[in-house]
Amino acid sequence: MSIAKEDRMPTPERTSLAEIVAAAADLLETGGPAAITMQAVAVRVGVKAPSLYKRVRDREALVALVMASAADDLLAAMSTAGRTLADIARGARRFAHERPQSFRLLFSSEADSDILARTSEPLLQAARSSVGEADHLEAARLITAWLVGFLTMELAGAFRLGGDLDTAFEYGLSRILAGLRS
Amino acid sequence: MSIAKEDRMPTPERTSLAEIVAAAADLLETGGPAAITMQAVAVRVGVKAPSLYKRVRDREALVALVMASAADDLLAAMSTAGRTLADIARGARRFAHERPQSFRLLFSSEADSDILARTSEPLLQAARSSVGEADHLEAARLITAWLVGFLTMELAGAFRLGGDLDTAFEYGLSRILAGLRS
DNA sequence: ACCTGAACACCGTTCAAGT
DNA sequence: ACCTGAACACCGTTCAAGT
Repeated sequence: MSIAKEDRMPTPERTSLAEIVAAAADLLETGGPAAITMQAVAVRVGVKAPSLYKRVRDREALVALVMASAADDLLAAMSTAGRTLADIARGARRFAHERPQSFRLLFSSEADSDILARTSEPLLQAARSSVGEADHLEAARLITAWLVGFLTMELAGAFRLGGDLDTAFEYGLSRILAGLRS
Repeated sequence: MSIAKEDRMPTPERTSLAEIVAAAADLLETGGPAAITMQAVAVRVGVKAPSLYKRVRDREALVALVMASAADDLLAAMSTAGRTLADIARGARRFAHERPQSFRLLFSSEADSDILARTSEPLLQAARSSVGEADHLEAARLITAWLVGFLTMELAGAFRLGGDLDTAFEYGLSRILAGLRS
């Protein structure tokens, strides 16, 4: 008659943190940051919104996880592209074109500064090889700043006075590299 | 006995669009974009939230007005600073330090691309004087991108590997100008 | 151990009713 | 002509109750 504790099986897990982050990343790329809604994420992973709080502290923490994951993908795109400053810059631009909302979220405003620091690591290494130990930090900051600014503005549609943006990108890159050599 | 239409005086205006935009700009600088709440703006200007909709279509339009006003101030800071590329860049940095939230809102994400185009106008003129007609558009894009990227990252606290940021700024500026000359 | 319905606070927005 | 209270939809979050 009495029901032993062991008979009440815990409900099985119906989702996972990885699935939740992936769903949020999908929503981001489809509809921008505002589309990352606890309700929308919950629907995608097949639970109700309150259940998400078992896996994630709050919405802000979820967005931070999405950003960290995007940073990993950006790093992969950069390192796949090559080892020179130009290679890495072009790899970052390719990522920005493929995942514009992820890139914008990463570099527009509220990203953890840890994440920003992490993604600039490859450029720091490449700068060391390119300009030597002395100025490598400032050289990396120069090219990182230009790259982030260029891609942010390109994605925002801020370059509207005509001209080919591929050309503008290569122009900027070559002038910066020339400046670093001089 | 009958009350003529003219006897029912229209209620006087208790606020104005300019006051509303100023209140929103204040809230922005104090607490970031999320602090721009229809309720908070209404309290500041002394009306109830629904009354704001007599003067502004919706919150998005209000934020757009705040951005346009910030763009005017940025333009003023740049033109006051001088006419060379270096002067203008330093003027923009000064504005970014004085009004960090306004600057971030302007260049992080959802700014009208009209606004971005407008603020790059002075740099376009200076680039014309500096590198001549041929490459001036691409030169302006180079320095604008670097400037926006540098200031965005500086304000986000993304430069954490030490070194003086004033020095890094001047380093970047001088290398870009050198690159443009070569 | 995980999941859910119900509830709460907060926000943007609309609208009929006041003056 | 402008202002307001009341109401609605939507969002994040908490929590007691279910299994």
